[in-house]
Amino acid sequence: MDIHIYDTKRRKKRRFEPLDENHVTIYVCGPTVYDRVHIGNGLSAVVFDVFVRILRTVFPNVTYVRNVTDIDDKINARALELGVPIDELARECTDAMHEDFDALGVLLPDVEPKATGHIKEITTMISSLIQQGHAYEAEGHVLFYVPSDPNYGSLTNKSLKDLIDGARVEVAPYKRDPKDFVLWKPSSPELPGWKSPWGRGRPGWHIECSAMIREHLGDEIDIHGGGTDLAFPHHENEMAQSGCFNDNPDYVKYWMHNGMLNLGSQKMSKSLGNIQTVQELLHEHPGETLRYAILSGHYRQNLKWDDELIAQSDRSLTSLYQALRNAERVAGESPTSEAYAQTKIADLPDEVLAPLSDDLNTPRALAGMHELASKLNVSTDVKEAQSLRDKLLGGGWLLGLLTRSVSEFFTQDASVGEVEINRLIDERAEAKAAKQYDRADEIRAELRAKGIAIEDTREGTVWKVVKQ
RNA sequence: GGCUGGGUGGCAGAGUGGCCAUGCUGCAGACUGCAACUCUGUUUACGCCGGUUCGAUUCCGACCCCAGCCUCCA
Repeated sequence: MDIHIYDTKRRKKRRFEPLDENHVTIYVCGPTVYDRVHIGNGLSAVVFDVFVRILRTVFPNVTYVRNVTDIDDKINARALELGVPIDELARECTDAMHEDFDALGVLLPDVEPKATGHIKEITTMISSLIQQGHAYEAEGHVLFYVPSDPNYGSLTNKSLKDLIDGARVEVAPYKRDPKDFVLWKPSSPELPGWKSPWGRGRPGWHIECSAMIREHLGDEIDIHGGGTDLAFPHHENEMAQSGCFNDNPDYVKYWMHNGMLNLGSQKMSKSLGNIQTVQELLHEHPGETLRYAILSGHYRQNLKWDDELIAQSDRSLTSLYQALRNAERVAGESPTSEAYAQTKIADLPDEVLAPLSDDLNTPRALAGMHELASKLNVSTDVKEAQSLRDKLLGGGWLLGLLTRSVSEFFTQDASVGEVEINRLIDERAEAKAAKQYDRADEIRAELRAKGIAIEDTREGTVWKVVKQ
């Protein structure tokens, strides 16, 4: 099965050919941890989570590295504000991030490196760049000398002239060139710092990723991912560092960038202050609904995030579960999609697999899920229904959906005890049998008022929790 | 100003040189004692102007509009 990826650098969709068929390597930039992650961070995590699931079904061995930036000026500022040590803040935020991502159905990466654990690798790389004439020391800082890199700008198609024209940054006086960026900067005594040949200090943001990629995945990797807002300057700078270090600007074979999640017409971002944290959203909606909402748009497109999107996602997801529920009458109780984690590629539904392998087309994959669900709804043959249900759940595994059991989905958080519900259902059945429809409807209304909706099927009455 | 992506029916959102996306919603029907679930049917599409073509929403060109990046950011 072929996978196609839109490569940001080449600006076209390309067939994915790994450096080593037996070991695929992917690195994704994770969030900087100084607060609760927002749903935009969640989007990136979910997108690459699905992508890695596809990679794992196609290739025997995949190493997925997603870093955590745990040293950064914002973390310092926040830690100072809260009066807690930097490492404690970073650790707490990382734990919280795991909790939030887990609720979104995001599996852990194989390696989750932290910048603070790679100071040695970082300084080694910086020293080499200085030796090679790509970096220089100035007033305790080490800066990357951009004009030394003939390929600078080639990732995001920027010319050096345009950058000067558009410069909005105040240029530090010690810079040789206005575009030079920091690899190492001095730390004052109250800030975290590490010893280095250039004095006590801390690494710049971009060099962290260069060093961690090299440490965990080697000098060349298959795929590098992240948000489109990271393409410039972060990835461009990273490419300059890693590319110059080994004289190999093509050390990343495919660059993937996810689009932005918009609140209103603007990108959700901490600096704009228009954020919704995953935690807040989880108070109102199941993580699976949020995940469905994220996957309802293509990853390279911006996603307009609002209540209507969540409401539509909730209804759409419910219809998939409803198909599973209906199928239980024919095919027996359904497992969750977790049970399909090891499904072989031949047993996975083409309706879902094909779109996902075509540059992660999740909207079409969801369409495929609904096609399967429709077929399942009308199937009366046990074998056929079981096969369709297996396909639906196999697709669910790829997408990270249908992770709850049918009964959990429909009956969790009921405001009335199950015994009481069943008693009322029995009473209603008796009333119906006696053709006392007024009484039957009264019971139904009574339950509905408590958020319990009733469905009569040929095999008897079932119930579910509904929103008031 | 430069560099990226986009502009599709009530909403969300794929896709294609000529035929059904899909989901949600609305409406109508079937099923049901009535509902719910499910099924069936159904309305309004491809920013604007040219060009290529037998035929363009889809290819090419101009224009308008939107978002992202050029500062920390997924």
